[in-house]
Amino acid sequence: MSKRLKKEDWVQFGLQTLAKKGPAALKADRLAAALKVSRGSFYWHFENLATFHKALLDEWIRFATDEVVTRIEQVEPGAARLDRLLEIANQADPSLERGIRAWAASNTDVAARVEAVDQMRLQYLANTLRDAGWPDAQADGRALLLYLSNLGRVVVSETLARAVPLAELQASAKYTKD
Amino acid sequence: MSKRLKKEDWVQFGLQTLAKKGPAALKADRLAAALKVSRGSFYWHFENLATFHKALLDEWIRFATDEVVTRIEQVEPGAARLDRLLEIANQADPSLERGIRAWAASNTDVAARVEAVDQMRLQYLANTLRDAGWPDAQADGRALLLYLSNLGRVVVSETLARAVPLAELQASAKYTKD
DNA sequence: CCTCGTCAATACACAACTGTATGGTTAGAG
DNA sequence: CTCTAACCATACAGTTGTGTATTGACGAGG
Repeated sequence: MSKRLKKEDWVQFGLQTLAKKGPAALKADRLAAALKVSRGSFYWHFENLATFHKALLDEWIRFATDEVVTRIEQVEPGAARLDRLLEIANQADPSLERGIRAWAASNTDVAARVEAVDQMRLQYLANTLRDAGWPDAQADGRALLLYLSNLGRVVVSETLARAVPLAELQASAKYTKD
Repeated sequence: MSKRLKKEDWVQFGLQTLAKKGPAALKADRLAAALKVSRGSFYWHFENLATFHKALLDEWIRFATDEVVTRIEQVEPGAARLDRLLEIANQADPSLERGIRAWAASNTDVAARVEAVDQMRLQYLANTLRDAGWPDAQADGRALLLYLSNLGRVVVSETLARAVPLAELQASAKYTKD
């Protein structure tokens, strides 16, 4: 059942733990116990905790940017892509993102990298809105509102997060002259 | 300059620290050092850390519910109150709320109490929407969207949080038959 | 002025965790 | 089969934090 661990295994388990238990659970001690190995394994793969934490963030950023973008870009541009983007974002499991944000609340380095991700995502979303017919002047503001409402899901209970009315969300992303 | 501390002083400083440094900074050790007293003071006022933490949460809940509600209810019901509510929520300092949410990510007790607050606020917001002309069927969904977009501010950088277009936000809270 | 209740310092025992050093085990290339 | 690199266990020293016990300081009311 339990084989020997690679660096990647530690990183995956680290992210999983971050999602489930929050940043305070990212201790070599506890993680090793949970993985049923000693800290000897941890310190073989990582120089210290800081190195490990950096690896976690790197992996999250890779996952949170490249991955999402490449998946959504299989849909052709326009209103359809916007709908699909909102749908994917709305259905995604928020637990890892929650862990990351909690982490950022107590660590400025993490906060800085998270902000960079926010900026990228926002720009991408604003562009998607423009492609779907929104005028330049309003695209940024509306993108921010949509993004924030999705981020809100991250910090409420699963129950509430699942109650978001997708149809209404998509409706509020449709441009209609007023 | 520095006087003797009362229980209330510890609680206030605790919340302030939670807002600035996150839940990991809520240690008797560090807090005492920052207040330039020894832990003797802490353990005089609080039986242990758990008691202190509970006091912080109690105070936050008192502040986060009663306080806000009573302040907003000075405006008479209807569309005006809704506008004002959104404005207040949008201009509020998100740092304490951020600390609380980060805390909730690693502590199910905290999460449970935060969820209760969310439910109260949501119900209040939905009622305010109904008072402003929204039909029952759509009030809950729209309230959730508005609430989440405001919570989103809590987990992004101050820069982004300040960029929220209040006018557009208020516009999306106005009911218009479609 | 004195004393009693409130607040604070100090010292100790203990627990959780980090990082290092060293040696042991195992899989797989040759 | 054997050798080596990759992986893991164990033991130790150091740090950070908790909680308790005991004594000290200090200010307001009798």
